[in-house]
Amino acid sequence: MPSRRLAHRVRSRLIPRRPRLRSAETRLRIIEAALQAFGDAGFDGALTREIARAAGIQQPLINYHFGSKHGLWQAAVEHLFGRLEASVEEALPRLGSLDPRDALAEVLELFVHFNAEHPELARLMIKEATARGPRLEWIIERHVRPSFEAVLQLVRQAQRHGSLYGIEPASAYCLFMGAATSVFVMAPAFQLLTGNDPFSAERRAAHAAALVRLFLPERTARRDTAAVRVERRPN
Amino acid sequence: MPSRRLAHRVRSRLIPRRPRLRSAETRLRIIEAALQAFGDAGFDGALTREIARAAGIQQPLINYHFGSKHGLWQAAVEHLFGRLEASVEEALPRLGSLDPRDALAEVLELFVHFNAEHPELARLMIKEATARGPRLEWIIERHVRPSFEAVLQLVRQAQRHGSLYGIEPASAYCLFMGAATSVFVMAPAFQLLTGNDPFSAERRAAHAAALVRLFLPERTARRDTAAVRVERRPN
DNA sequence: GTCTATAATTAGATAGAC
DNA sequence: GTCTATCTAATTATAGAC
Repeated sequence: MPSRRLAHRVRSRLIPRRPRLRSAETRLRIIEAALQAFGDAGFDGALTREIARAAGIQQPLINYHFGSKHGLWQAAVEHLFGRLEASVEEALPRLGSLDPRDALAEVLELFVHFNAEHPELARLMIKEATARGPRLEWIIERHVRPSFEAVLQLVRQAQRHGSLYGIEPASAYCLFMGAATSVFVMAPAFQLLTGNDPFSAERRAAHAAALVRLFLPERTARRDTAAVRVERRPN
Repeated sequence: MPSRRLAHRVRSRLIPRRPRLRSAETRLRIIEAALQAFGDAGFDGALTREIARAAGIQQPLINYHFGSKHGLWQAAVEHLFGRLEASVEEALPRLGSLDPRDALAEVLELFVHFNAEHPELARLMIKEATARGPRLEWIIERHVRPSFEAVLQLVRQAQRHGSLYGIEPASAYCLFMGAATSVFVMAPAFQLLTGNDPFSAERRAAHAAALVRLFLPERTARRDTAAVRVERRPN
């Protein structure tokens, strides 16, 4: 039908369909839904159909935009680490001028707040980290190793100032990760056990303060720590 | 074929096939394989075929013994918590006579060593804890809540002696869990990042010592802590 | 109790219209 | 770019022989 093709060609010049914009919007909505799903249920537990439903599109669109479920997973991880890296970049200039121990405390707090805002990151990571495989190797080499090395440097500097005595830096990294993320990673379990929401502003602040107190006790007094409410519950 | 049936009946009386024993053995082998698989890949990622292969039996036997994949998961969790509870029972008499802070330190060390021996427990738990669902509710109410309450009691007692100041007990529980288990949970990632094995005897001991130092710094000097090797690596 | 064979279901991916 | 319809492959579960 040449006439129809012609009509289409004409219309396509008159009406700017901004295909890139719509595409980018759709991609983003899919990615947000995917992060939620992968974080909740892991790669195998997450269903592309469910992700599509949550994003308000049809399932084959995922393959159109990302090629495969694995491609979607990578794009989602990429997106989230991009946000984390942006947060760090933003804080970086401030950190340079600080005492290394204060810098470490700042990084800990930043990390706590990022995890409260985006619990998917640690959920997703930990689900891949329990067994070797292509996804783990990809995420480690592409995203984790740089921040790992940076934290090691910070820890070594803090240790030269007498903090974190006798803890191997790589162990300190794992301790940080575990202690900082666990409440948010297992928030549904925390909710079932205590009836409380770990994402509330007070609880985030208390959590960050507790972490700094644990890892850098000598820093606590010098910083304006958020009030810690020790709560009384019937049990 | 009546003659064959008769022969079978006769033979079955002469040769004691000890069916229960074989059954119990098989069940155990399936459960061990299942724990590994569920811990590595989560409920959805674990395949009953693979579990059967690892256990050296055929896949339908799983349904014969456990009814369903979900039944197998429950039996495996039950088995593992049984072991944990046995460890705790064993240590309990010793703990009663201790200062609550020392008792807490002992519990931390016991928990570290159990997790080093059975990383599946925390792997499995954390994979269910990220989203509400029937498996999470079952495991929380049946297995986690009792130990949660016990730890809260210990923390409150330790706080009355001045330890863990200003940390809400439920938060302390999460911090313990995260800090104690993370190296073992994400052992494959740790291995990729550092080239080291977190399960070695020295590393377990160092990890336990670091944890006690973090949470109960005043206890450290009084206890025979394992030597902590601060290791030097090229990077 | 354990096996072989297979049914039933459902996942991710593709084809093709619009 | 997005949709509908469908394919292919792989999973858990069942039937039935031994």
